[in-house]
Order: sequence, then structure tokens, then C-alpha cells
Amino acid sequence: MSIGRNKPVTIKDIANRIGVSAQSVSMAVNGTGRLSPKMRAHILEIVREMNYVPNAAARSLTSHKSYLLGVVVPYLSRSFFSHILAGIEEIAQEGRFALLAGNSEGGPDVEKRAVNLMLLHKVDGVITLPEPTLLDFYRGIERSGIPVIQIMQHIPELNRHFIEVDNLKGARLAVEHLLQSGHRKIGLLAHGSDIPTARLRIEGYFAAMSAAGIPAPYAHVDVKLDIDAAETAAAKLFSDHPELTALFCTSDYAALGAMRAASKAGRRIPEDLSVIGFDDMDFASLQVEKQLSSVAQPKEEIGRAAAAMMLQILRGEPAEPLLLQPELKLRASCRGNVTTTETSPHTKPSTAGKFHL
Amino acid sequence: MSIGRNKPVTIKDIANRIGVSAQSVSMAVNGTGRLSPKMRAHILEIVREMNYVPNAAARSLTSHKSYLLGVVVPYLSRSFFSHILAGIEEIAQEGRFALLAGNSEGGPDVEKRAVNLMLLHKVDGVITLPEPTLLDFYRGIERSGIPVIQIMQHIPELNRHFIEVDNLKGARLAVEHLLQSGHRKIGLLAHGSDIPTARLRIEGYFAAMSAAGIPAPYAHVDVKLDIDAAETAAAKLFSDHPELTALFCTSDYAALGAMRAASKAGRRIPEDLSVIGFDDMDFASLQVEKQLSSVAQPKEEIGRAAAAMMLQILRGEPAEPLLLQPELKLRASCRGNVTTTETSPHTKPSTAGKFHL
DNA sequence: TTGAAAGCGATACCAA
DNA sequence: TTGGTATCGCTTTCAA
Repeated sequence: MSIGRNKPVTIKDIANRIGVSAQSVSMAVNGTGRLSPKMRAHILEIVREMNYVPNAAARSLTSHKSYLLGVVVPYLSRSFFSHILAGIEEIAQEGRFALLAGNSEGGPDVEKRAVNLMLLHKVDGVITLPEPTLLDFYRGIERSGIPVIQIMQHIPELNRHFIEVDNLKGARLAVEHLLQSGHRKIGLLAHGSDIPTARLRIEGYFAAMSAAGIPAPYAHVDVKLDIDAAETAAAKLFSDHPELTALFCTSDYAALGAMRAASKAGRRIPEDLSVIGFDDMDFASLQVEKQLSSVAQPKEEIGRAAAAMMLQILRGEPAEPLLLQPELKLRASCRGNVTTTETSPHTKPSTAGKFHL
Repeated sequence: MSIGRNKPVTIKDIANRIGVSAQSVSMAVNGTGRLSPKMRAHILEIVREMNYVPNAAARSLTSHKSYLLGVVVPYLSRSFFSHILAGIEEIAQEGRFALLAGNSEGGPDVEKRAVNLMLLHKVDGVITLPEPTLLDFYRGIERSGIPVIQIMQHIPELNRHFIEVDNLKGARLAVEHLLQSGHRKIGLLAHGSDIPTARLRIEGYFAAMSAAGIPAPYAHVDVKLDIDAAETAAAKLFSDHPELTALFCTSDYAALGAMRAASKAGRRIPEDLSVIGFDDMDFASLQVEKQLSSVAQPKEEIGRAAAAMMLQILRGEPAEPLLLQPELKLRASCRGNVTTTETSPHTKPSTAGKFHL
């Protein structure tokens, strides 16, 4: 066994071996240009035989295409973003693009660092969940010819290349369902009203309530995004408004806090209180008993759509912004609904795989 | 606003502008070689002024270092792997490495495809959760000079570069805790005994039981990795062995199924039955009431350790395999323990961030 | 339809 | 300490 790395086969080696020029080989490998079918086939045969692997760096240098896509999300570790990442990967890989993944840790400076690292690697495009203050930064990137696609939230001044989910609609779906189930005293437990997406969910609640002729805000608390804070706030809400029969929460975390508060206050779910959350986090369906109803965002689909839009743009085709539709997942936490233990598809481990995680 | 991409500044542009040679600039930028401090400072100033960004592809071509790290996991979307990925990213980025993320979808062919894509991009190293049947494939990669680091599970014949978690110890910790809490009738709900890591967890149970002088297997079911299957199996276990007071499950999914079965059978947790799972998935701590005790694997740490080992190897330093220690997280599902609602740190959304996911 | 030659942008090696 | 030059592997442009 040799210690040093054996030099990889280059396009020239192939060319010399067959006795053709380098770019004939290039053309054969890339399926471009005009080449006699016979020649092409022969070259490809030798390519396989000699185990030739093209060098993407060299390609990138001459062709100005790296086949690299950069993706930055606030927290790589969080389930929500990892589902998006997986969606992006699925499509990117089909287009023979590799994925450069970066973590912004929710801060503009780290985000910049992460994207700059990608820029250095000459990514063909960047998919990001952009920090609004980085408008100029991203603008510069687009000006340099690298398309930027925004997901989940977008900077309107930057471009019209974004994929979002209809948060307002999602909230309306949830509240309308509660109304249709006969609830009138529906409270709102909102988190971070300074976050645009959260704002829309709040608006959705108001819209649905006022459409039903119910003066709103009926009972509204705004809390920091924290389960414990939500629990405290919900407890207060319940004692201030004992007549509440339903609660819409703008996040599953908030809903979890609320359910804990309800449980401690001796309010049974769903008999005394129906609860609907937002995001359909894994834990919503993975409760032992009272599985949480939630407005699900099509996470993987967001990723797929973003990647598809990117490929489209890179092909030079125009792209329209996309507003994806959320879906209300009804589970045991709502009165009048099935109480069977349901497992949402994406969290259900396959029975066949070799990995159990 | 110009349509075309304005040509990026190259090292030559800088050199011409100042009147020095190209490699003086290169040296200044990379902090290598000998250069008068004055010169170096001056160059760096101009570099900043002209907004020079090095071209990683060109670098890769000459230096044979791409500063790209490939990471393949079975399922990018799953929380477990995304935490590992985040850990890797953290260290990689500190070393100025970018991350090429790939999804193997639990199958050898996809895994190969994913890694091959990375190879094409000339990654400096590959971190993988390897499919055992790909021994020869990975061997070829190592032979070509690209180090491969294995995480979670490893192919012994490949190399000694792996990071694992002590599954046996984790299981022992759990069962020993149950024993110390006074339990004697401790059941085992195991999943996929064909998976090496699962095997070790089963062994850990046996080891702890026999060390305590309790004939084992006491009550043992082996199920497919599926919550519903686990529930069914657990239900049978409970009716066959009504005397059981505790249950160790080799995964949190199995434990969830068991808790559901217990609930339906009218067995209260933890009064009638203590349950401990494995993996400390997000949903374990994010239960409304009965939070699941679980053996936690240091997911992020696995990633960090893997990346650190990679950097070490790339620096030419030798590396020893690492066996990380699991930690028993005691929660409400065990008798005799605190029943406060606890949120595990990594799943607790920060109160400060702008993102709520 | 194919071949020869010129870069792409950076580093490494050698000479000064 | 600094500058020239070859070269990395491939694509592209231009001739043939």
C-alpha cells in the first residue's frame, strides 16, 4: 500500500491514451459539442476504464460555473431548518449541484461570514433565510452576478426571488376550524410580535375572529419565545379568562407551554380547552397522549421549491415568488376530533432503514 | 445597474496596482512566506480597498487543498443528524473549512453518489456514517489520500478514525439507575437487534441485570423500529408480565410506544411503571406532562469531535478513535425523580433570537 | 468534426 | 526578501 496519494487521472491522460485531443474528451464527458457518436462512446468507455473523475475546481476556473450551491440558515441543528435543507439537497443533487451548508446562528455577522466563505468557493447561487439588515450585503452579491433566493422571510428591496409560507392563511385556517367546532371564546397566545412571520399569524387570528363577528382581541398575550414564559402567560390567561374554551398559539412551543399550564390548572384537553399550535414541530405529533394540533408548514417543500427556483434562475429562466400553503393537522388537542395516536409521516422512522434516528 | 457580472478582482490586479509581484500578494493574503511587515500591511490594505476575494477553485488547483469537507449522513432532515452536522460546522468553520453536506437516505447507492459528488469537488476529507458494505469504496478514497472519518458506527477494517458513543455504557447507566431506584422487574423493549448500536444497548441491559444478580432476559421483546409496533409489543409485554415495574427501551421511539401502551392499559407513569428511553430526542423532553427519561448522546459533540479529528489528521497529526460518554437524563417518567418540567438546553429556543424555529 | 493553443486565478519553485 | 515562470486540470476559442 503506497503512502502518498496517487495522482488522479486527468483529462490529458485519457486523451493521450486514446490519441485524441483533450477537449474531445471534455466534450465526451460533458456531452457537449459535436463529436462522432463512435468517438464519444469510445472515449466514455476509456473514461470509465481509467476511472477518471473530473476536477470541479479546474472546471470552475474555466467555465465560471462551480456547481456549488450555498445554503445558510439560522440554526442548522433545528429540525425545521434541517427539513428545509434536506429538501434543497434533494433537488440540488438531481441537478448535480453540491450543497455548501452554513449556519448563521441567528446573527448578521455570522451570516455574513458564512456567506463570504461560500462566495470564496464561488458558489453559483445562495439560498438564505436573510437577516433584514444585510440588504446591502446581499445586494452586492446579486450585483456580482450570483442569484440570491430568500426563504421563509424576505427582504422586499432585494429581489422577487423568495419562497414563503402563507402564515396569515395558516392562522386563519386554525382559528376558523375552532370557530366551526363551535368555539367562540378563543384566546391568542402569541410569541415575538416583532417577527414578521409571527405578526402575520396574529393578523390571521384577528381576521378570522372579526370575520366571524367576534370582537377581537378577545384574550391576547404576547410572550417571548420560551416554553416557560408561555406557560406562565397561559396560566395568567386562564385565570383572567376562565371562560376560554380554545386557544390558538403562534408556535408549537407556546402551545406546549399552554398545555402544561392547562394541565396544572386542572383544565382537561380537549374537553375544557382546545389548543392549536403552529409549525407542526416533531414533538407536536410525538406526544404520549394529547397530540398537538398544529398548522404545518411544508418544510421539505420549501427547500425543494427554493432549489428548483435556483436551478431555474441559473438556467436563465425567469422565476416568480412562491407562497406555499400551510396545512392544518388536527390531532387530539382539539375537541371534536379524532383522538387516535397519529404519527406525522416525516417523523415516523422507517421500519426498513438501517438507522434508527 | 449593470446586467453582466463585473469581473472579480484577481490577485494580479492587486499586484499591478501596487507594483509588486503576484505571489507577494498571495503571501500577504495567506500570511505565509517572508515579506516585510510594511509591505504586508500595505498589500492587505489595498486588498481590502479593492475588495479582493480569493478564488478557492484556483487555490485548490495549485495547492491541492480545497478547504472543503464532505459530510454524509443517512437523513439530513432528522434532528439527530442535524445536530451532528451543526457540531461539525462549528469546528469546520473555525478552521476556515466549508461544508459539503450530503444525504445518503440510508442506502449504499445514494451514499456512494453523494460521496462521489464530493470527491469531484476535491474535498479534503470525508466525514461519514458509513454503510458497512461500502468498505471497498471508502478504502479506495483513503488510498487516494483523502481521510475518512466515521461517526456513530464504523467499519473496523477501514481505519481507526472514528467517533462513537458508548452505547453499552449508556444502557447500563439506565438500567443501573432503575435498579438503584429499587426496581427488580425490569423489562427490555428493544428495536432492531441487527443494528450494531442497538445490539450494544441490549447487551448493556443484560450486563446490568446480571451484575445485579437478576436472571436476564427478564422480559424482552424485540420490535421493528416503529412507534406503533412498539406500542403493540409493549401492550403484550404488560399483559404477559403484569409484575413489571420498569422498562428500558433502546430508543425513544420505542419508549413513546411503550408509554402509550401503558397509558391505555391504565398503568400510571411513573407510579406503576418507570420508563427510560435512548437518544434523548427532542420530543423526550418536550412532552406536555410525562417527560421521558432518556440516555442522551452528545450529538453536537460527536460532530465537533469528528471535525476536530479531521483537522488534526489534515495537519498530519495522528488521531486516536474516540468513545464519547452518554448521559442519563432523568425526567418525570422515572419513579423517585424530579417531576419538574424540564427543557433540555439544545431544544429550548433562545428568547433572544429573531427566529423562532 | 477535430486539434492546437490560450487562458482561468492562484501557488510553488527557483533564481536573483 | 522579492520577482519571474511553470503549472494545476479543464474549457474555450480559433484554426484546420
